[in-house]
Amino acid sequence: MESRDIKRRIIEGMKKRGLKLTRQRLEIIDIIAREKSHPSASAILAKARNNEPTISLSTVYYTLDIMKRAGLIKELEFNDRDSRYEGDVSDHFNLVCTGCGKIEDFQAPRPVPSEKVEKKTGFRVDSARFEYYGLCRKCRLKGG
Amino acid sequence: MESRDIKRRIIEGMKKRGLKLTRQRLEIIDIIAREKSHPSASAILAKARNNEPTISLSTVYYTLDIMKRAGLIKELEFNDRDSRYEGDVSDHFNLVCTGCGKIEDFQAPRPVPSEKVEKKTGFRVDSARFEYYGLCRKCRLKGG
DNA sequence: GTTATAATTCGGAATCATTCCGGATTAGAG
DNA sequence: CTCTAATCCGGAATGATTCCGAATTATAAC
Repeated sequence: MESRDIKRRIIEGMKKRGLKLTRQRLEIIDIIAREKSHPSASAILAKARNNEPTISLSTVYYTLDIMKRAGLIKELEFNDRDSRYEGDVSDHFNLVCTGCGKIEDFQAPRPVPSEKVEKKTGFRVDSARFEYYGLCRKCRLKGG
Repeated sequence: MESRDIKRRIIEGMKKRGLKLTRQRLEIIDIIAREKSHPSASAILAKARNNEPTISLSTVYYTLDIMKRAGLIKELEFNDRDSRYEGDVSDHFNLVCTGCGKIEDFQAPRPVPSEKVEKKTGFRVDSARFEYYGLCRKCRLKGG
């Protein structure tokens, strides 16, 4: 998805919910929309400080939390690394490199339709997470 | 998969790698194999203390870490909850209830073959994680 | 533009799952 | 049975994330 579209979608979502669009938030939204690297909270903080030098880590977390709850961004949680955030909330696979930590996208349709899951189990699906772990091309060639 | 099969598979895997089968480890393996609730480290500790009253949390974490690295169990990581562990390392979907925290299994084949991913991206897949988030039947009926 | 106010921001402290540490114990080989 | 490296244990350390209360500010209403 286009970075511009992601940005617009998030901003509209914030307005619709009556959430204030502060300088800090606009900066964070811009970073999330532009970055394809699935940045962590502190990576977002570092980038945001280029334009907004006094922004705090608390604010970054608070803003990410709000957008997350509103379904405007996605959080990828790990416990041996920081959480990572992405603006593309559409269904896709993330390829997580266990060598260098890089996360690539891999476009593919939702594998099992939500309706099928609900019919079989009674479980109502809201969102999904699809990940493959392994080594990216670089790490595979390098590490052996 | 049968609890007995899981247990055997883990024990054989430990032996093959020259890992010692202590009383504490056998207890943990037994719990992982029997439990379908995807228990957390501290849940495992609590259960283990029934038979092994002096087992420590450090030991539980150390053992889980070893088995995880050996690919004998799977860890499901969240950051608003403890990590959860499961003995069924085959591909399947986990249905994570955001209401009560329960995790159900949903059997389905790996959606995108690893070879296809590697061919297209150069990424070598080792393991995978497929999750649907939403409300289980109970929480859906209760919560509205 | 001004005003009012509830939301937001900020730095620092608190939380809490997980990891680390060093000395005591023990499984398993020979 | 002996030996030793692996394992165990409790307690301390770590570090990402959350919480707090006072200061600031976006937005709506005038």
